[in-house]
Amino acid sequence: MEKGMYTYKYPHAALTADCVVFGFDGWSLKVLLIQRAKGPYESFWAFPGGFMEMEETTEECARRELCEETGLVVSGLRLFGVFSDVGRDPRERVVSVGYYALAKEVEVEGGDDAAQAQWWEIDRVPPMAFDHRTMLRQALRQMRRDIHFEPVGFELLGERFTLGEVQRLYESVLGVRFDRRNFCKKMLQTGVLKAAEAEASVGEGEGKEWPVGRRGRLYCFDREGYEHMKGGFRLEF
Amino acid sequence: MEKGMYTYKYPHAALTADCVVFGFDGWSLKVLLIQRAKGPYESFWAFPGGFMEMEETTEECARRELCEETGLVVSGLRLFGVFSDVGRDPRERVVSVGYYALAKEVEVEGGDDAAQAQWWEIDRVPPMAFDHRTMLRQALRQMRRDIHFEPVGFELLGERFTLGEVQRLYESVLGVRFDRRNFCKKMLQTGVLKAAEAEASVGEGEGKEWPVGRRGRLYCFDREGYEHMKGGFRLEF
DNA sequence: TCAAAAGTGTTCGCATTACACCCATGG
DNA sequence: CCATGGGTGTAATGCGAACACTTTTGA
Repeated sequence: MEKGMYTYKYPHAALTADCVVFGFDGWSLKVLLIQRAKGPYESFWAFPGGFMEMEETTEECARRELCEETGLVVSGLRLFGVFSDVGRDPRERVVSVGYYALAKEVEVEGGDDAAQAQWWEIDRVPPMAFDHRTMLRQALRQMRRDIHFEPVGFELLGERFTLGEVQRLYESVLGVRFDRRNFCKKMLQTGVLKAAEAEASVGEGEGKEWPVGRRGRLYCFDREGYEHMKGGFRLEF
Repeated sequence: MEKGMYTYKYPHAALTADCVVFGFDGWSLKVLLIQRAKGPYESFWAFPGGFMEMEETTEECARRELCEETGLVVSGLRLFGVFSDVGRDPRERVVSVGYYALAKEVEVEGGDDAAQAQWWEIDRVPPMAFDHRTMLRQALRQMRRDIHFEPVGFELLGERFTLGEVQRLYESVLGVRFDRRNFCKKMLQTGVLKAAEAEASVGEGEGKEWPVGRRGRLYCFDREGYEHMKGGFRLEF
């Protein structure tokens, strides 16, 4: 960072991008927060994010900050809101662009400005900095809407998964319960899943932790199938 | 506007809000553009919008600029995108927040920076400034998505309207045709419409221009009905 | 009286729903 | 052998899709 001063004829607000990352551990929906190490709201929890640099887009900024602060690399970022209330940051006028992402829940650790990074149950989040509580509500609402039309949920799962996992995922995200038979039927007939090929290598375990009971058949996301069923992806239930 | 200089320790992008206003004249979907009177892209067409001031939110900014440049006052503004590509404005680094709105098509006239303001058929827009062509595509996509779930379309109509008008509206917006009987059936059973009370005053005309043929029954939007049918608003067809 | 738009009801097929039993696995 | 979760089919119902004729009105 250089130390020079930047001057403008008119006042400029600062721009930040924040990243609401949802995760899924197989049973419940989580959200990734960092604990602020300094500045306003020190020790409060917040979404990874930070000030946009001049040679990046807001989306690139969100991705970069997420990586710097948690080590996480995500694929899809989706805009869910712009937060521009005048007093929302005590330091200066700050406008934040909010993105959300979905990720398989993995170990994360703090870096940078973050004392630590941690997954929190979606409905048991700690006190949050700035207007981040509001942001969470909006991100969640947007994501719940999107998941009906885009097979966005699969980003929360591993490469291979069982129908049971998919069902638990949708149930966690939407907060409802489905009939297992109807769920499988519908999910399969959307054509976005294909049976995962029997693993040639190990032929076993694969690191999956099976709970108890019969093992589910493994599927994986079928991008082909999704592409040319143009828009027919509707998960209503 | 004061003339002072504003200095910051780090470079700040400028922030603007732009407003994509869709209109409906009873037959086709339009979009409101202004012709730029100066600056880069002079004489090109663009969306109403401009730089955010320090004591307003981005949404308030969009509303203010829209009014200053076209005289239009709209109710609902909906975020549809943030545009932050590095080179999108030749003057300086500018990040634009895009909102869309729906309005009954009325006479508009330019003001301010705008040489003139004019409604354009949605698929016959003139050359546009900056990345506004891209913005239009995104705004349209977002609006088409929203209209399925929120009775957003009625903002495009007057206080009272016929089912035929509603149907033409949906057909224009979505670019499809519906069976009239099925459309009426479904639209009525959503419960968001109620019969407009027979006008006590004039008892006639009311300024509506009837084309030819039988006159349709008049309805109006029923906010009550919409509120407590929580989420059941789905226009799939 | 003709053209244009509005109003209305039925049938068919598919998709959603509800529902129960057996199988595989690990403890 | 028992608890847990996986896998599967059928019957009833509801909703969307298709479809034609009559009425009103202005020209």
